Amino acid sequence: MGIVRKTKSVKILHDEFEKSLAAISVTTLIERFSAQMNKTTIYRVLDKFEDDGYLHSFLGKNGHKWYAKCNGCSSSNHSDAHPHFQCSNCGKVDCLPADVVIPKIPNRIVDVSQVLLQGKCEQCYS
Amino acid sequence: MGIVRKTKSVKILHDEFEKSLAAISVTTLIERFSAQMNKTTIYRVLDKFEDDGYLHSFLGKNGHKWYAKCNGCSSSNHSDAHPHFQCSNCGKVDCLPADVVIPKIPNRIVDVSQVLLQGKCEQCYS
DNA sequence: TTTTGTTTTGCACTCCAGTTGCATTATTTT
DNA sequence: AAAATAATGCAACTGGAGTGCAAAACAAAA
Repeated sequence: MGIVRKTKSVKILHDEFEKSLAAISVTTLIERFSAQMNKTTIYRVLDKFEDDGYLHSFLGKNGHKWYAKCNGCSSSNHSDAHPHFQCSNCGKVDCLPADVVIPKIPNRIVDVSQVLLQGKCEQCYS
Repeated sequence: MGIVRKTKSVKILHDEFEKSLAAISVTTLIERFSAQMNKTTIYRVLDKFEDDGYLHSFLGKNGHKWYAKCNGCSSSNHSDAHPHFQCSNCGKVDCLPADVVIPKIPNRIVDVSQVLLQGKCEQCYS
């Protein structure tokens, strides 16, 4: 079950994701809002946001969790097959609009695909 | 720096990866060889194997580390852009020979790409 | 607006993958 | 065989993530 009550924590976290399309790591949020809320709350609210189809989650290059706004996802249908891009210089992570072509694999059914690209982003690209 | 001395632990782990092409998670190795060696040793030997270009590592669906034999990698050149496939039923992970086409991203340089596909493997595919 | 029922939150844990320091042991070199 | 150095084991630590439960916040009813 997703978000039921609009509490202070829910509003703060919602606003944060509305500010930009960039993905945010859980640890960043914990650090950023340590004065406003407990880390447990952050984990729980993000979890519910994902249930609602408002955010989607994925793992960054060291296996840590990131969240970003969904584009056209609902709670019943999560179409987050898009790749994510993590800058190896500044650490910023973005969702890429592009589609990755998953090759047909004989005798296997592919349900989910996670694509993480690493390199230099627009700003760090000299 | 990679492997320098051929110790008992090095031989055991090397043999294990020679037995099959399937990837093995670190936790599996720790459990499997708990009688023969310490988990710290396992982490360190795997690290060196990767330095040597003998193994490559990647993260499974829950962010845990897996290792598999490299195909045509050396310590100076790691070309592990191939996708990995993790079965959602039996948990087995394989390296896929196929190539994933990474779309050209404007104003970004892509150095590394990690592709993890999830679904049903040959055995679990009913 | 006060009461009531339910959801959220904070706290203080626990859990587990992965890492580190250091003394001991094993391997290689001389 | 002795000396030099690399690898190992152990115990402790780190840090992200998750849990149980009592207290607080919220929404709705009275």
